[in-house]
Amino acid sequence: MASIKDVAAHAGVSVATVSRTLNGHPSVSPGARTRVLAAVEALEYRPNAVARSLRTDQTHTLGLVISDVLNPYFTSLARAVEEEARALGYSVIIGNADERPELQDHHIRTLLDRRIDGLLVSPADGRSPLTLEAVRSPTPVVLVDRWLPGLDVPVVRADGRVAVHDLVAHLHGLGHRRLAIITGPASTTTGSERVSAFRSGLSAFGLPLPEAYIGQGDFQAESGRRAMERFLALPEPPGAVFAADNLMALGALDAIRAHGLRVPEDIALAAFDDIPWFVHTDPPLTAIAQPTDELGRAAVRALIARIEGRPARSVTLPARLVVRRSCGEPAPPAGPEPLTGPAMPAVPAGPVSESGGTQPHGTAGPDPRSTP
Amino acid sequence: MASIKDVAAHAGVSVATVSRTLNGHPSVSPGARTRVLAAVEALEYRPNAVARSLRTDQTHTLGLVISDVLNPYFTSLARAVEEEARALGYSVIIGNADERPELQDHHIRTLLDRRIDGLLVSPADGRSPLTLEAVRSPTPVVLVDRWLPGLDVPVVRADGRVAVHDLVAHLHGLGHRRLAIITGPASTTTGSERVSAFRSGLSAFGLPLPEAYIGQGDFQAESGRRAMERFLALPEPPGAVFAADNLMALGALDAIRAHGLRVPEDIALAAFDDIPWFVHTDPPLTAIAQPTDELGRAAVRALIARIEGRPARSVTLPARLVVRRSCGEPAPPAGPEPLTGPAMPAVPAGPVSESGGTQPHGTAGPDPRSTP
DNA sequence: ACTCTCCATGTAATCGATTCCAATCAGGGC
DNA sequence: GCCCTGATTGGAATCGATTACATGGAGAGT
Repeated sequence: MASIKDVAAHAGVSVATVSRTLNGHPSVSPGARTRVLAAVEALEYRPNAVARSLRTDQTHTLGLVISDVLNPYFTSLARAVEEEARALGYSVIIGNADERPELQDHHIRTLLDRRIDGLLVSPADGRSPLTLEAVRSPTPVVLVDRWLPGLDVPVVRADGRVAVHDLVAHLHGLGHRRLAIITGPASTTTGSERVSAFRSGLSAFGLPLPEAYIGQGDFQAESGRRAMERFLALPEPPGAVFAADNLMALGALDAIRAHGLRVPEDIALAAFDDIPWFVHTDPPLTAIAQPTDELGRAAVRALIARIEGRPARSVTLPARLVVRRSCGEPAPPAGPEPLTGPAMPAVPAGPVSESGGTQPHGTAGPDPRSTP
Repeated sequence: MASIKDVAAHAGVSVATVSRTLNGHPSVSPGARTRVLAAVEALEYRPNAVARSLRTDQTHTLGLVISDVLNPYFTSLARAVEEEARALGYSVIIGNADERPELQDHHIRTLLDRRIDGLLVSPADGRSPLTLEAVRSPTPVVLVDRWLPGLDVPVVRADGRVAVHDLVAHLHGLGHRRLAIITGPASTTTGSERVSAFRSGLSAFGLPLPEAYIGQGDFQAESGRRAMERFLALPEPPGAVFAADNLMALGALDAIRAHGLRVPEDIALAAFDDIPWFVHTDPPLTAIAQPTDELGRAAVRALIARIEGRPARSVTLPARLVVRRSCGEPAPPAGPEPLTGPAMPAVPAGPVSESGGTQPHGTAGPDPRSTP
């Protein structure tokens, strides 16, 4: 592979002139420039990014450590991050933590060793040594989605509290009184926040949240299934279950089906995180949608601001309730829905019903959709 | 950030001794070793991977360019690749081409510039200049999922021909005679292969494949929707549609629903690529499952073999038909299904029905599943 | 015509590691 | 007691770029 020396020799100039030409330095004569460019062409020269990084101490690379690539929410977050980063001249290395703290640490370590310019983390657990080390290190860090209390680091995330309250109101309006939740790990902010928002929503309606109605999950499908199994084994099972992420909702749905029960006739189900598939599940799932793309873009902009020495502020965007049929709402007239995934304006909005029609709130009771 | 020089100074030895200690070179005295290790500890020294790569000409990094991260098939492929690579001491940089050739080229270029040790590509289009350049370059390349005819590069992929034939037999057995397909771009092997397998399956049953029953798609949901729209506008619409990937199936489902039609009563639907969500769509979708994990692992092993100078062979694993209800099969008794995604043994197997029970082949006619 | 600028260019240091080669030192064999 | 061998160790080259500094020459100003 040709190096800058080869190019210099071929063009009859010094390596300095080659470097200057390629980096657009002003004082290079037209003659030298054309000869260099010709040599570059002839030798198919490409600068060695490794050598360049060593010298300039910049890799033009961002690290992104996410909790679980198989979760469509994080996948689309990752896509948005990569998109925005590329637009701004950066590459992204994704590390998948699979919700395992030690894997998360492994990735942070590796990324730091590679001298990435900045790090985006969605911490799988609250207080891993490596996360703290990263924050103390000179490498700029921005947290996405989940954050760590007590650290002075910009956080880009969605606030789901209003949407969770909307959901509780929705369930209450449909006549549900025994509401349960399948949570994520308490060590994640998204885990604990969603429970507390749910609890405060319930208390606004004077409803209790008994311990037995709190299923401990880990954001993976299997844990959602187990939690639902336990709910169903209760002497008095809940009438509605809120899963704190989409994979646990999938697992819960599995468990419900395994028991031969129907949604929403026998039990209502709703999820945090909206994904395109929820439109086509049986039944379509009511969910809380996060502005994924906006979050990813904002996170990258904040990180690059810090890399370039500009100040970066935390960003919080609202999440939004998307009502479908899984809680007992009468089926809206079938109509096309955009395929680009859950639409999500950056401005706050109240709960929306899928079809865009007005939402007949308060129409309680099971929905007899089985009559065609 | 502490460098090897700082460590050497702190330990009172030369940089050579530090390097030898850290790389496990035998001739380092116990005294020097402990002092070096203590200095490393004290300074929280971490070797600079960039400098190391420059010197050793190894980055211990693989590049993976996939066609679309938002497609669950590629996501799980990427996960398997990362998993296996990590186990073997490599990191992975993922480039998402979004099915756009120019983006694919951008990523290949960037990865090559970073001097990754090897490249895994699932080519978004047949003949991009950068793919060819990569193949000619000294960097080992292995193709995954899709391949490029006429290139001497190892290919790791699934062969779906048998499964497609099984699918046609399944549809035929259920009484379907007007079968249509929504294909991927003809420039991808997976695009053209799936059509030709479908066509040959049809001809085995003496069925035609009229031009109007071939919908041109691009592996994205929106194209699946458009193709289905066109089918439904035909004077004689098909009775069963086979989508060549899961996203186009999602789009097709959208279109069907928008027209107020039901699956499978009004039209049957099947897809290539099985994903966990297909169990819970309405109705559960019959699909052809690829052994994603195995593919990812095999691809990494082949690539690393080439990196280490060993020969690598192409690998072809069988895909498998998973029967659910979307083609009119009577509903199997509800039962739990493993959550780990479509189970996929590496050994060939005939079509399976979801519940694990034997499959009542030949039970033709639309399935009146609406009676609970 | 002389000097002062300024432009174009080259030389060489530098980034942080690895590694070849030579030097030093201790111990064993004679 | 001397030399040889082998274990440790340090010095310095190297990877491929960027860039500070030095230099040479051309053109302008007086």
